[in-house]
Amino acid sequence: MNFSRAVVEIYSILYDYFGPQHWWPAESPFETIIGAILTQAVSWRNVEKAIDNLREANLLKPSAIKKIQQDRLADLIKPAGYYNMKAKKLKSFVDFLYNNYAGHLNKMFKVDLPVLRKELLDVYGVGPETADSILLYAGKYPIFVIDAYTKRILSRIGYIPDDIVYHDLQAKIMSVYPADVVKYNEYHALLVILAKEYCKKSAPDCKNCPIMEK
DNA sequence: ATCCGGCGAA
DNA sequence: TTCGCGGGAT
Repeated sequence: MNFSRAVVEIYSILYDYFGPQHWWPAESPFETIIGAILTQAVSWRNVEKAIDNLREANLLKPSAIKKIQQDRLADLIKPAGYYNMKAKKLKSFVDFLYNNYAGHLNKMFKVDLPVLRKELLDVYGVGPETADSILLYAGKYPIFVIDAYTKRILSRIGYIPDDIVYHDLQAKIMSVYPADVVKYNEYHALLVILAKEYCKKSAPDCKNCPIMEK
């Protein structure tokens, strides 16, 4: 089976097996962006604790993050790990938002996809995956999010080399489903749950994996 | 190639 | 006690 037919087949199996995931788990686009930054190399479980702290402190809005002291912000997001770095990252995103869009996400999300993507990549702490998560899950732009799980799963099955770079894999998958926000949304989320439950880094449960041939 | 870091599972 | 976690900067 070629790459694109495999991609279609895997989606179908995962969707039937796990059901729709309704990502992103957040109450607002800004909360989605906070989560996208906080979840870098950290389990979502820990991010939830950090976001709960921010919610209790009434900090889940750009104006509040803009005002709070960086050290105090770091203290609140400690459960998400790398808290000094991430406090700086949250601050730099909000600075970017105010400097360019008067602090309004709805203005930012009027910018064309390729232009906004480049702008986001220039923000400290926003790399390809975080930028694409923001674009897809907060902005509803049609861009496919690649992460370590995506590479792990597809390389283990043998459809891609394990050292494939971000953009190449993204382009390959996006050529299968051109500009499909719903598909991109669900597919990435389904790969994440598959990796968490079966395609684990150590001791993967390949025998029970829904996408393995039997 | 290293650093950033708390947290829960193995 | 170690391992791995919905990466990115240096």
